[in-house]
Amino acid sequence: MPKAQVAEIDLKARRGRPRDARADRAILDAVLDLLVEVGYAGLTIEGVAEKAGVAKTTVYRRWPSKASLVVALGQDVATKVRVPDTGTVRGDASALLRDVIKTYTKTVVGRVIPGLIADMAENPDLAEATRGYLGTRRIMIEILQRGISRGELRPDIDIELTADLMYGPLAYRFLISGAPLTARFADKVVDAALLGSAPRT
Amino acid sequence: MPKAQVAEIDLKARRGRPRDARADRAILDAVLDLLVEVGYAGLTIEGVAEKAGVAKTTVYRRWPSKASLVVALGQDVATKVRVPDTGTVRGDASALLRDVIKTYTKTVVGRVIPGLIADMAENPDLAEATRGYLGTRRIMIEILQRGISRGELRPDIDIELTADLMYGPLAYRFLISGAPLTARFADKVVDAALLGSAPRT
Amino acid sequence: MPKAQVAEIDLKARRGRPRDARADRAILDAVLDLLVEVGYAGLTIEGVAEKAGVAKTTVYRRWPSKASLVVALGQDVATKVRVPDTGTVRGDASALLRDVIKTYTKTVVGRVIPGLIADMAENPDLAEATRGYLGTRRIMIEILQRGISRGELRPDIDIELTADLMYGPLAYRFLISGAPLTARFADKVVDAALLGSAPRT
Amino acid sequence: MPKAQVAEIDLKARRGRPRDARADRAILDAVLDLLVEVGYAGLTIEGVAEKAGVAKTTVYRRWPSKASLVVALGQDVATKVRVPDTGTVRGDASALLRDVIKTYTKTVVGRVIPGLIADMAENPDLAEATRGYLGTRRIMIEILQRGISRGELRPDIDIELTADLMYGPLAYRFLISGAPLTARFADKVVDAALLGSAPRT
DNA sequence: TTATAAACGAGACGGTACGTCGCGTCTTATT
DNA sequence: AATAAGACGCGACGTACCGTCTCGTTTATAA
Repeated sequence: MPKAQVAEIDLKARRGRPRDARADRAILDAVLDLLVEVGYAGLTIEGVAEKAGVAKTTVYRRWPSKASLVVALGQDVATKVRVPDTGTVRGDASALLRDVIKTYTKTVVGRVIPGLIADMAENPDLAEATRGYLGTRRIMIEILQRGISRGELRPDIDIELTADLMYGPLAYRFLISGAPLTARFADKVVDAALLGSAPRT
Repeated sequence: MPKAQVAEIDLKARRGRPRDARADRAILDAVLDLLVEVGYAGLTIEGVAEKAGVAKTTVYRRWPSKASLVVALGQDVATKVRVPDTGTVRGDASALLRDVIKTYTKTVVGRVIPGLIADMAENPDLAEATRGYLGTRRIMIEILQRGISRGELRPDIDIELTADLMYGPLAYRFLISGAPLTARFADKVVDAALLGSAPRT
Repeated sequence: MPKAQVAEIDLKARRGRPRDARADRAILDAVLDLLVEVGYAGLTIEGVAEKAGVAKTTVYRRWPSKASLVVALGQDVATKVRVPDTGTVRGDASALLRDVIKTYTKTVVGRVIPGLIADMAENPDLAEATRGYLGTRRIMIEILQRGISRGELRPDIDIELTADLMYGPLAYRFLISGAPLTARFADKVVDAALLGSAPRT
Repeated sequence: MPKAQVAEIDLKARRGRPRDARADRAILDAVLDLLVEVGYAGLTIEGVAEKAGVAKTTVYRRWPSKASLVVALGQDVATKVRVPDTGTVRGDASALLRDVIKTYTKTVVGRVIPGLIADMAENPDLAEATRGYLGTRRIMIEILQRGISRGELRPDIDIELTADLMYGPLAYRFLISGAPLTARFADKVVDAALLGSAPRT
């Protein structure tokens, strides 16, 4: 749910006709459909309004841009990723990365991200909002911290760097090199990233 | 040199009025200027034609899209990156990554890449062309192989993975997390990526 | 009044932002100006929009083609030709034809008709619309009928043919032979066309 | 045959490669084909060149415009209208007009004339050239003069006017009113035009 | 026999206009 | 107020032809 609506609830004493919640739904549904059909580049606000059976103004009243629309959709359907718990950092990290790979290669998310990145580069607010929900990276951070608590990892490791060593290669392959993203690749990346993290004997 | 140009020379027996090389120059110059002024998103073929003092058709005759135009510019001004040679893999890799970071943070390249990535995602040919020249990644591969020859690295390491472990975190920060790209970060990434690569004693 | 406008008034309950009448005016004014300046062949919708200070889309929203634009202008400024009444068919017909000649030789109408005819030939709807207002021919029919009522003409004459015998030679000279169109010619044509129409004695 | 070629024959002493007569043929053939396929408005010099299998320059070297091309085609295939000789002016005139009607309603000529008229209005030279061959009007003049010689018509009639009274109504129906052009109409027009021409008894 | 001059094909070039799309804003009547 | 509807100014799209030009390649005649 977008913040705006939370605020609405607080200031309950609003005058005039209240926003129609069905419009929100119809719009986000339309966005999802259209992303599947035409991709991010082909998505237009005009198209969204038409598909949603809603006036263009109704869309603009809620979201100012195509990117924000997509972000809203993301927040709406945000995969409530459950934190994996296999017992080992290696297992958890691997499970998480495999999940990320599946999302990017098998769902519409993968078709959206490149376009979103381009828009993010020109709109810091958007970038902020996107990172907020898009990242499963914070879950990885959590996994690593748990590993430290458990004594499975050395306490002095650079957690941020370690996370980047895992997410980076995935992003690189997905966005740039185009090399295949496989579960096996996820495992190799995890192993490499954790190489120096074992506690000293 | 790209194949296309070599071929052109071979098939020199071209019929009709030859293309005016000054137009190519003027167009690419205009593209560069405009990228600096308005960025990739703000770049339009119409604007390029006007700035170059050339008809729109003349631009379209050579390049079918804004992305291909930018790729051509890239090939044209492609930094003849000299392979670093500091004596050690660690030194070479670090020098290369620092160079990459400088290019992305200090030059117009950084303003172009995000948009280009979005277009690449929808146009495989474009992606192919881009990777061809844009990547300094092959230089990193070279460095690593040299390290193996020298006995500085174990011969059984996964070179591709190692390269991804270096370029990945950079790409991730640059495109997604927005975390700062520093020389120090480059060094840390190099160290982490090479952790398991030292030959057994 | 064309039906379309009547209908518009009836269905007054139009939704959405209403068309701006000033745009219609500005556009038709621009068309008239441009017809004088550059003629029908030189008229472009782009030019009309610019001269009218209006977006090209605004023109297209109203009229789909240059020809329809000109027809609209014609309907707009349609000479409210008053039916001549000199007392005799010969006098009336002559007055009318002289008027037609003046319009075609002294006004911009003459510069427009040839181009319009070419477009009409490829667009029946346009032809229909044009004939609707352009023709003063129906006035001639009226004059002839009045002549019959008065007993000035035989009741069994072929009215349509008689009208064609008058308008035809004018059209022929104007469009094809280029021979001069004079008041004297009008009179001769009228006389010839009415030759067999006098009532039997 | 265009004048230019006549001149060529005179100045026979031309150096350089002579024009290829097959090109003339191919071009005019292409024009005819295209007129049938796409009409005058749809005719383009580029299209003509392509269809003729000839370079655009080769077309331009011979004819400077679409209209002149069509005129050349007209001269080329100019119906060698035989002067009718039925024994009476009425019969001859009727036969001629019926022939004209057939040409305009059954052949590609009818699809070409309106466009040609528009171009003629802006290009006097073209108008001149067109009238030269297009008109069967001079044949009508001939018929009328013969009628006078024979004593079938009064010698003091206005021949030009009489011809206009015949061709005018046809042109009017064809170009403007769109009323049907029938053989019967031709006869009625002839009768009306000749009404006052019989010699005094 | 060789110049030389023109024709020819091919296609580049600067232009102009086309008709369309989508933007983000606005104006109206309705709910 | 929110909504549906749609007009509006705007910018750019990619295309079609225009008429001109510059090439390399024939193909005749004239030197």
